[in-house]
This record gives sequence, C-alpha cells and structure tokens, in this order.
Amino acid sequence: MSITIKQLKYLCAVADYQHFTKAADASFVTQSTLSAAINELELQLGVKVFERNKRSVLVTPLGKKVLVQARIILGEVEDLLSLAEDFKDPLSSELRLGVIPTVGPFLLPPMLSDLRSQFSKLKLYLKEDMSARLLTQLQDGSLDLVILALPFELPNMEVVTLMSDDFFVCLPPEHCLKEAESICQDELRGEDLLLLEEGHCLRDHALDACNIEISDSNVVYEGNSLHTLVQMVANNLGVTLLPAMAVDANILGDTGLQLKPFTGGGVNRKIGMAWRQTDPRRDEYIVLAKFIANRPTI
Amino acid sequence: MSITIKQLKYLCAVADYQHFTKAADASFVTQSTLSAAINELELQLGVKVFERNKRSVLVTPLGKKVLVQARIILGEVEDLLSLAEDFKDPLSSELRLGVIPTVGPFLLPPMLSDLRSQFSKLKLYLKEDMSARLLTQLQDGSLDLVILALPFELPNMEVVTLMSDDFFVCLPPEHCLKEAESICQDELRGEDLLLLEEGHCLRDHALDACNIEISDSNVVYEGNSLHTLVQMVANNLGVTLLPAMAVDANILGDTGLQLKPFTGGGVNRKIGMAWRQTDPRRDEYIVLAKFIANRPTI
DNA sequence: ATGCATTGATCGTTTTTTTCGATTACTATT
DNA sequence: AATAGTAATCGAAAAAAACGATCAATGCAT
Repeated sequence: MSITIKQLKYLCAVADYQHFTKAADASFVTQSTLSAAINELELQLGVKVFERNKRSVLVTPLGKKVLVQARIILGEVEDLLSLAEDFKDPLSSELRLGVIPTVGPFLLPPMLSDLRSQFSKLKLYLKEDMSARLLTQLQDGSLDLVILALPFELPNMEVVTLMSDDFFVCLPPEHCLKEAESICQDELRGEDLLLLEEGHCLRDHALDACNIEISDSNVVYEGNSLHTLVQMVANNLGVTLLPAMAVDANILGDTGLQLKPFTGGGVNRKIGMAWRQTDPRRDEYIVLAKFIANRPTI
Repeated sequence: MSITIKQLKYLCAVADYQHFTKAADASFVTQSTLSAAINELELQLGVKVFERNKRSVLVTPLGKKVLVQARIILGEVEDLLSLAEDFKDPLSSELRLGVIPTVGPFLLPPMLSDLRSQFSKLKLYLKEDMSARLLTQLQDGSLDLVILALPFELPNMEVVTLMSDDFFVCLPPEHCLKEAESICQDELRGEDLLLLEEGHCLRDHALDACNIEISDSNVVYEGNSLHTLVQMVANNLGVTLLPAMAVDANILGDTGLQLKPFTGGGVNRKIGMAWRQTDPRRDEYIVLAKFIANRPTI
C-alpha cells in the first residue's frame, strides 16, 4: 500500500551501522526481516537507497537525500508521540470552559493562581454566556465543559454539583427591613425587586426564592449584571438577591448596603459542572470539579 | 509496535469527513477496519483523538493538535515519495564523476551544454585525479563513476570503452622530421621525449607507443599538464605525444607546432568509463556512456 | 591455492496482523 | 413504536511479517 514507519526506522538503522546484520540486531529483528523490509521500501520508492557490496554497505546519492527525509519523518512522528504524552497527565492542555455570567466573575478569578500552580500546563479558555447558549456550544463541541446553575436540562451530559450558593437579600441602608436578623421569603412580596434580564438563570432562581411570578411582579428595572443591580440598590431603586459567591467576591465594595440571610436558610442555587457523556476527558473534569468544590475559602 | 502511516491517513480521513463510514469508503476499507485502526492509534497514543457520539464525530482539543502533526507527517512522506520519483528518470540527480587530467579538460567541457540540455536535472560533480586515486575513491563510494584510459586494473568494476584516442607526435616547427607525412614509432627513439610526471597514465602510454623503457630514456623534463608539455615543445626542449582529444580541443593554439600521425595508425589509447559492479544506477551510466561516445564532433 | 568466516539474499514455514462481513447496541427521527 | 443510521464488536479468512535455515559471494588466513 504505502511505505511504513518501520521501514524508515530500519533504513536509518542500516545507515547508522553500515551493516545489515548489526542494524537488524539493533532493531530487534532478524537480518532476513530487515533485508526484506529494505528491499520492499526500495521497491516502493522505485530507487535503490543502498548499494550492497559483500564488503560494505554504501549509501547512494539519492539514499542520502532519502535518509535526510526519513529522519525528518521519524522526528515528526516522535513529536506526535510526545505531544500525546504531554496530554496524558490530567488538565495539561486546552480546556474550553463556559460559565454563566453570574458565576464567572466570582468563582474562577480567585482560584486562577491556585489552578495555575497545580496544573501548570492547563490552558483555560473562558467563555461567558447564558446557560442555554452554553449548552448549545457544549453540544456542538465548541466548549468542553460548562459551569452553570442547576437544575438545568442537559441532555446527554454528565453533571456534577460543585457547591450550594446561598442567596442573600441586598437592601439599601435605610430600608425598613434593615433591623431584621433574617428575612422570610414572603416579606419580599411587596418590595421592588431588581432582576437581571430575561435569560439569566439567576433571574428565575430569584423569582423562585421569593415565591413570586413575573406576572404579579413589581419589577421596576432589569440590569445586565449583578454589579449593575448593586448600583441600582445603592440608588434606592429597590432590593435584589445576591448569591454568596458574589458577596464573597466583595461585590458590595464600599456601598454600605445591607445583606440579610433568608430565615431558616435553604434558599440557594446549586452550581454544577457539565460535559458531554461521550467526552474522553471525563476523568480530568472530575479532577477539576473536585478542585473547585474544595477550593480554599477566600 | 508503533504507529503507522496508514493510521494517520485514516485519522485525517475521519477528520475530513467527520464520519467513520464515509471516511472508510474514501479510504477504500470497511468501516470496521477503519474503526479498529483509529482505536488502535488512540490506544498507542494513550489519548482519544475523536469523541464519538452517535450523532456526530467531534475532534478533541488534543485531536486537533494530533491532526496538525499527522498532516505534517503525511506531507513529509509525500515529499519523500516525490523525492524518489524525481530520481527515477535517468541522470536526474547528482553524479560524482572522476576524470583523469589528460581527459578532463578536453572531453567534458565541450559537451557540458549539450549534457545540460538533454539531462536538465543532472548535477555533475567533477573530480580530476590520476587513475589510481580515482579507483580508490570509486571503491570507497566517494565517486560514482570514473573516466580514464584503458587498460587499467579495475577490480569489481564494470567497464565500458567510450572511444579510441589516437596519439600524435608534436614537433617544434624546425624539427628534422617536419617534412614527414607520418612517423614510425622507432623514429622517436633518439628524440628528447617530454612526458608527464610519474603516475599519469598518459606517460606510460606514451612510452609504450614509442617502444621505449624509462630506463633507456632520453626524458629531459617532466611536466604536470599537457599544456605545459606543449609550451616546452614550443621552446625546443624536445618532442611529445598528444592525444587527438587534446588536439581537437585546440591545445596547440597559435604555437605553430607540427603534428604528425603515426605510420599505419593504431597508436592510441582507449578511453573508458567504470563504475562499481554493484551500483544500482548502472543503466544511467550506460546512457551517459552512449551520450559521450556519440558526442557531436567538435 | 584452499578452507574458513562473514555477509546479505533467498526460500519455505510459522506466526501475527489486518481485513472483512455480519451482527450488535445505541440514537434520533418519523 | 418503528425505522434508519452509525460506530463498536466479534469470529473467520486473508494477507503480511517474521523467522530459521540455507545459499552464494567475498575476503582473509593458512
């Protein structure tokens, strides 16, 4: 059919040893095998590479060129093998990770330096988008992994939960609930609730958490990032819900806003990680998931 | 044992078609064969290149790198094949040709342009040396071909005769033999014969031609090229023998020297070409030999 | 000269690998 | 629920590779 890498190896061996039998020994085959292989190669190339002489093996002028090329090929093959070798240890290569916008700025940045030190060869490409679009990209292969809020319909994906992320109510300093230790979900029913735009899952989770429908809503404005919402609260436009993750990342800064937990707890979102069931790098993703779940507290 | 070129071809085919069955068809094998080959390759690399999904075939991030490398390798293999292909037509590559000094300057130069036009890819490396040294280099493989005067002991070589090269006696204008139509060999016995240095075969042939031994010689001086001998004759230091080849190449110039053939002819040297019996380019050398033997008269 | 040692080519046999065709398992679509 | 499409898998057949033994040619030592 075609020439083989084995033939090229034998070829180089003969050139190195200038001797069929020695080359055969060094290649761990018998001389007849090597002899046949060289013959076959010469037949396929249509030219003689070696000039056999009972006394010595000479390389023809063409042979020299062929040898140069053969060594190039073998070198490239070596490169291919080491390329694969480098990939074997977990998280040692490219990882295209999609994250939802209400997680991205808060979860990953604080751990990037730790990630880098533990998986020095990892090249992380981050893509921030809303859950539905992340799923599309995961399905078509343009993302390897997504981090989003659960539950979310993820057909053919393997999903692990990374953590639970409590919601807090964020109030302006002079809000009437400012003295409360904690806030009951129903207490928010009359408040002006500030939400993200349509499509952000946090919007739905917040509505869930407050037991309200968007129809009977008192939503007065929609922001496109949590930072915007915080600014709006600071300007007395209403209240909002913030995930602990964002709070931990100091989203409030020096706004002086108040944070109240929900009474009794349990008002939260689950953060999960998902990948295609068929993805061969599953084990690596598990490693990464554990790393994220056990991240050092900030 | 190792990865094969075939596997890499299949790999690229699957990447091209994004489909095992189509790739298999395009590669003229069954799907099971191709499937097994890809599996085997992935096993050898220790990493998955494709992510199989009942719906589609995705290339893993590593897979992309592997594919790039695979295409490089296949490209280099192609280069190797075309390298060999270029070599196939006769006299299309390097030829290391050794020539004796009494032939080199006269035989080859006039035909170089014809050679070039007929064998445009031929790269001729010329080496000028005395017969014995040419033989050594031919034996050790540093020359492919030699042109020298016959007979000459050439063990393990194949030899062809290119041409016969008549000797002429070269006389100063006022020499006592100047009126002779032709010269008999014995007539030179008393002359001062100018010869090349020891080692030049022409020296021996000239002595042969004159039926004299070096012991009873009247050699007065030894030159190291035919041009030198001509100059010496022009200075009345004696007579010499010149091969027709040198005469045809106008070695006399405007010296006004006389040339006399030998009486009855048959005083000549044979010019031959030789190469190792084992040299695979034998056929090309025959082609070249015919070209030289049938060279257009100058 | 003559016998011996070396070396690559060659041959027939055995072993291994490859390839194939058929089937299976799974999925998405109708 | 049925169907069409797809890659994996399995056992059998075919092909290729590898081996061991032998041969032929050569150079070297006796």
